[in-house]
Amino acid sequence: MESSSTRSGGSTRREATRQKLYEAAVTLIAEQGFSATTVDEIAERAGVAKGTVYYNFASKSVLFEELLRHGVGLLTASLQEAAESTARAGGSKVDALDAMVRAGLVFIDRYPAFTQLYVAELWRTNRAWQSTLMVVRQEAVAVVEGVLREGVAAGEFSEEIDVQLTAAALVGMVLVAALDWKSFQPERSLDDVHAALSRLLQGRVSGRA
Amino acid sequence: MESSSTRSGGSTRREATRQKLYEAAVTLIAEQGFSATTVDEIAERAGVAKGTVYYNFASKSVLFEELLRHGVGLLTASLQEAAESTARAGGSKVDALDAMVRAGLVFIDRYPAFTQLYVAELWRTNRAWQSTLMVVRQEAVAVVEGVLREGVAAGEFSEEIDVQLTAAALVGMVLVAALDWKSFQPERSLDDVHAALSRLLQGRVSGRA
DNA sequence: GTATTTGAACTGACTGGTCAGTGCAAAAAT
DNA sequence: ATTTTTGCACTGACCAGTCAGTTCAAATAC
Repeated sequence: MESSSTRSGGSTRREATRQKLYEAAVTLIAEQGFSATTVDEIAERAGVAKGTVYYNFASKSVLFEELLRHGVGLLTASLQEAAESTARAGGSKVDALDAMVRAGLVFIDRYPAFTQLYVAELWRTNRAWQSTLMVVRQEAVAVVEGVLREGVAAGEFSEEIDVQLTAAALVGMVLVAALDWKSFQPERSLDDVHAALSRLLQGRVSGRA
Repeated sequence: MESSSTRSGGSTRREATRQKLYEAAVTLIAEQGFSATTVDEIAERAGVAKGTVYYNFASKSVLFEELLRHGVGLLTASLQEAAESTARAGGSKVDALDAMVRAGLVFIDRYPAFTQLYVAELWRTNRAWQSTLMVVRQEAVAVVEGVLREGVAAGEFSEEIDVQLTAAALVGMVLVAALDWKSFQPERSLDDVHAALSRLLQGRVSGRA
């Protein structure tokens, strides 16, 4: 057992199949929800036999959990990269937040179905993958919280801001604005949406008025 | 305690049963999602036989749709009241927004399960109750957009703000911050959370930089 | 006042269908 | 030669929706 000796993280045939299954599952589950989506549907959409699903994943919910981890991993990496490259360029913390807002928008633009599905599951309780979801959420929000804390430490943000709540509010701002964009005004450009959110961000959050 | 009146309009008993079913359904669906929640569970939680569910509602999804309408009706009324009473008291538009943020928090505080369920379903596609959801969303968001437009017209807000997107972002800010509050720091007071969000709101959004 | 009727509200066993997951032999890919 | 995929039949649990029968309080009759 264990992974085949063919490289680690390389693109095995198996990996390609798993990728197809992720893509099929993410759109179907985003549209219909986890329970309403059948394994047969996922297999069909991925162009694969049902047995293959079970050869690659232990169960339907394991497939879903790994999908969650995979997707949020991409987002977290993207946010981190945005924050770090801003820092490297000597930008302020507001610049970092702004870059992260943009990174968030780019992510949602590229993976709207994943975002949809993530939002739909995040605040549920008593579900099998609850703990996976929590861990994965914390990873992403922590990046935002980190920038806020550094900003407070550097005197760029007021000491009175509530880091945790403010981070959540910022994430929510981007999330809901972006989902609305995709759902109701999909023709607008990313730059356009980014500009509107920047306006909300700038001036505020930073040291008092 | 007068209670079982023979009111001709509609039987009181029936209304009470429907209310119990709403309450049972809202928590179960918030926790598990629509498809994962069975009619048997709803009936059991409501302390009622399964047949009663079908006596009162044409189907599981009709029950859900009416629940959505009922809930968002409460929210919209609450937002409207907040905006209007601020106006009556001669407050500014920022004050109105602030009052609506508080009204939103009060609502989520009182009906966390409904909020959860609403967020989980809002951006799905291809679902039976899609149109109900859209109508109902528009009613609520329109209240916020209205205040923003009035603020722009009165010169209190910059003419450059994007009303639709900004409204969505504000709603998202409150929504996500509140869900995080309820999920991860439920011991905090509403005033506390409101203060943190006010900080984000004030100074910004309002005229120029 | 007591007996009888009415019908809306409610009950819960039952049905027909669906779906996650299994098992396995043969084929294909590497 | 081994790993991966296929195709398909099968099972057992679960579940939305149905329906014949029951309850009970108000309305009417006696």
